[in-house]
Amino acid sequence: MPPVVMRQWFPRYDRSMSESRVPESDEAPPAPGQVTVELSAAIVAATPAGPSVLALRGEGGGAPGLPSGPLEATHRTLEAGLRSWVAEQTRQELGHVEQLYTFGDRDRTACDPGVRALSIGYLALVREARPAGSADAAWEGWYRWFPWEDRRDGQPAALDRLEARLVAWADSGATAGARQLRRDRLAATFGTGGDGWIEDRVLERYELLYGAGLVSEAGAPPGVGEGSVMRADHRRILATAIGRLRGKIKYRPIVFELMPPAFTFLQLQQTVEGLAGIRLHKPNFRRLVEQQGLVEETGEVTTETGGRPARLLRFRSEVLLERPAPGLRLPRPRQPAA
Amino acid sequence: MPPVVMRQWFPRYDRSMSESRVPESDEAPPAPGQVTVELSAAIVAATPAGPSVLALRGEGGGAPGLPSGPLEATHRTLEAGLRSWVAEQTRQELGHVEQLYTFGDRDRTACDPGVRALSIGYLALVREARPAGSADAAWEGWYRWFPWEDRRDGQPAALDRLEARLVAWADSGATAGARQLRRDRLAATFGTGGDGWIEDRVLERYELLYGAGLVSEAGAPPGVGEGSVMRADHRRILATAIGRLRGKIKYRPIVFELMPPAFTFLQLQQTVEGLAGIRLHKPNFRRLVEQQGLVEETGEVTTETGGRPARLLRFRSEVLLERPAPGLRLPRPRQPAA
DNA sequence: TCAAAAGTGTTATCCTTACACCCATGT
DNA sequence: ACATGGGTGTAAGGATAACACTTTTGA
Repeated sequence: MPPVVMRQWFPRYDRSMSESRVPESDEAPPAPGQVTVELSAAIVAATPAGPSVLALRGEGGGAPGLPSGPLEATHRTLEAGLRSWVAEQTRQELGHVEQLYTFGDRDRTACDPGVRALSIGYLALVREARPAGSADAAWEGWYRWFPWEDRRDGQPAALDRLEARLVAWADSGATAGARQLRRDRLAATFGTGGDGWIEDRVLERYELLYGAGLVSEAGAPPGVGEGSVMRADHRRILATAIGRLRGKIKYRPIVFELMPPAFTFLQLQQTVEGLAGIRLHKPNFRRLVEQQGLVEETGEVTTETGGRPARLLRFRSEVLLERPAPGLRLPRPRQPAA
Repeated sequence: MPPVVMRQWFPRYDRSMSESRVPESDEAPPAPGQVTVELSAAIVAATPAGPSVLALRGEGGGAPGLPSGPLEATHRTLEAGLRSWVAEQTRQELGHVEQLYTFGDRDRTACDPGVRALSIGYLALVREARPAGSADAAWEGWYRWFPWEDRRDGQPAALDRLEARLVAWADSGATAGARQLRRDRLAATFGTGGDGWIEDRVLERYELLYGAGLVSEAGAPPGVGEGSVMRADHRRILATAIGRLRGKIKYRPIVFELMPPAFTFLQLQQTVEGLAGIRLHKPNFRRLVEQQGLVEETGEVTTETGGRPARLLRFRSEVLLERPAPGLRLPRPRQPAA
């Protein structure tokens, strides 16, 4: 039996040297006809309780937002600009970063009419959630903004509350054809009665709820919709990020960007469950991961988890060269008959 | 046996009423520090010979490009702006449209230093390749720009020529570590010796070739790299489009956006083969499509294809409500031993 | 009659899923 | 002793891939 014992899953860093520069705004405000570009990051970390996002407190009591800032002439690339804003606003070092989408509807995002506001959203993954770099930044569980997306403990209460209103929305279509279209769209995004739920379709569900007036955007009175509100289009960016991550874990070994260097099977499983918002079948998950060659044993063992000590694993990066799509199948347990 | 007989796979339209407005450019040129946004579309159609892209002849003998134009204040959404430019420059009506990626490296795209040039690429699919709307637009097989991506008839000659130079590039890394990294990246994108070729990684392969100096971008003397050159970053956008399409056919029934209302199994198979750039196993492809419930028989039959008449099929859109990821598995035939 | 394409049957294999069960530790 | 989580064996069922074969037309 391997003797070495590890203690912590996600070691915490001490909070010394926090430092945060306030960006100067000497720049002239953009003139009508111009274009502004905002770069925003959904920075995700895994914690035992579930996935978290780094959020900045809203200024003057407004809604919170994601770390973000305007594209500047000094930024060599878009990603470099994003990284520089994140470095200024948080203490996080980013690992994996990927572009999600560019939003630019004239009437949904812009605050200044006549100025086109583009918003480029990014997904960033970090291994360890360090304490936020300033008093204005905090890690928050991502289901705070999407309570209906967490099905780990069965159908969430938020979704129970939404379902009747969604059906009412579908039935309030102007024509019979419109009603059928709405019902079909509802079934395709939310499934029917807990069946047919496809975890990746986060953005489609959010857009449907938005169109049906069941979630509020920034500016609306609080308490009108399910879930918390974010500044500008940041909640939509977060929905895109969650959907992308949920889709991608299945064909790329991207979860490991969220894991510490060594981890147990159950920690890996719980991370995936948190991301996907569903429970998985333990013995089969274990075997799928093993058999795909995604991990290897470190030789160490941890007693932190209670029960029998667990072997520690690390990611086998060689798998990238061996397999075409080394992702994690998600072995859902059979649904107990309703 | 069904009696009705259809004649053509892709009926051609007559070329009357072609019309194309030259866009005015009254607008002041952008000042330093400003941002310009170009919207570009890779418009794809399927033809019996393979997938085609609508290309515009380069002005003044320059490299050809994709239909594109600047984002304007009148455009309500980004996609609306794209559609309006495409409508002006071509006669195509677009079907499915999706955003691909926003490029914005300061030093790769911009022609005017001091002005940030953003380039938002889109993928658009059309059912029928109509004759181009103007003398400047033409349908071109997409492998003209990516000859190494077409493995339907075995390893293409272009890839044979590239392989030695790729290995030389990998071996010319500065340190042993750099050489290993290059070899790994090469294996992950191109596979090794025809084995491990993953058709979706089109952009990764293009970027590697670009980094290795084996494809030329606009401005370089002709004949320096493999494949034709396109204006600005349009070839990169096309690489993104091909990769996205190749990936997406596997989990969304998106090929049917390229098919006419009725088609045969072989036509569907050849379309998929053209997109993916590989050959498929006929009997198994047929069964996979059937069994997924993706198509239904129209009751008609065509004799156009030679040999025994083939039943005509249509897409069953209900499948979207029935299955989670109704895509086309790609049953590759066993590789003949080399 | 032959070539060409359409279409069917069948088998071996692998992967996934589900169920049942044993193991090692702390309290 | 028992609760908790770690970990293994195995068999049923489904999906896939390969091969062999029949059918229907036009030249």
